[in-house]
Amino acid sequence: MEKVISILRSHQIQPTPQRIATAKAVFDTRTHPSADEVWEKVKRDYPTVSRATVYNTLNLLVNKGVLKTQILREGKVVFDPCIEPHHHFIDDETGEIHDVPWDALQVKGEDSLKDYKVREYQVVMRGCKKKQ
Amino acid sequence: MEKVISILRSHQIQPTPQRIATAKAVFDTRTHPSADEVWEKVKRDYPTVSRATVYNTLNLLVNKGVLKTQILREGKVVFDPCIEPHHHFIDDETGEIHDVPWDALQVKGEDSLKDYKVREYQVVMRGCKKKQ
DNA sequence: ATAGCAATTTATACTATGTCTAATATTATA
DNA sequence: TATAATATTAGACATAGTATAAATTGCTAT
Ligand SMILES: [Mn+2]
Ligand SMILES: [Mn+2]
Ligand SMILES: [Zn+2]
Ligand SMILES: [Zn+2]
Repeated sequence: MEKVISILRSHQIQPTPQRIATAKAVFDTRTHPSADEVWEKVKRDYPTVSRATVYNTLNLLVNKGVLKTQILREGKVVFDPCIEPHHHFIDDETGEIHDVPWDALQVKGEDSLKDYKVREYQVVMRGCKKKQ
Repeated sequence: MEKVISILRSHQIQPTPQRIATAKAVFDTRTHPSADEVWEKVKRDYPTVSRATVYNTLNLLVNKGVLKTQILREGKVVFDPCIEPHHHFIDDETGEIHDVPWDALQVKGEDSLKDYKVREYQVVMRGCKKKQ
């Protein structure tokens, strides 16, 4: 709570109640929620918060570099509180998106590509969770 | 043309004019078009083809394994005539999606992940095209 | 404290992507 | 040719996201 407020302040974002609730909602998750999913969560505590404000706040947080968007689900952007490089695993059955630590995989050859200057990359995996 | 018809037939898809035009439109590209972009292209030759038929046909081709969808652009699915494993590079400035051959990169460690059974994976790179 | 200004929030309208439905048209079959 | 199955179509609908303009909130300067 105080943590969230200081994050907002340190990025020159006025910590309004709506923004605090929105930031807290997305920082508390590891589920990579969509904007409307964040809105649903925010409304549980602050039922009057508007959809536009949640969208505005999420976009503001992305532009300030506090959050990152990821393109991993059909038809919608998801928001990722982890802005450090990492990979993603997507469960075929549930659609759940899981973070995979950067060091869990090694990718070779991306800087030997003739035509492209790679600014960032990630491995996107799909499959199912192991039983055991 | 005959090629497209035989592909459709070999997958038990009746080769109607609308389906032939749609399949040809997406097979002729390397741009990873969205459904509406395919529709625009089809309409240049067959102005009366409906949006629903193009969407139906693309989904049918995906379900029959002739095309693959890729989640690489915000808010829309794109269709990929290459169904073999490969990677993608996305130009920051233009948004263009380029195929990167499977053998151009080497990924290690994906089958040592404790919790996940990986069915497929790809590297998604973003950056800019090199000048020269 | 109050007036005035700037920043924020809100409801609502709007666009874009995609699916669904039910009527029509086409094709295959008997 | 009659019938049934398949495919196409227009349009309605659902969801994701942006834009606008009015209302609210919060600073700032008297
Ligand atoms: Mn949709
Ligand atoms: Mn959008
Ligand atoms: Zn993540
Ligand atoms: Zn591709």
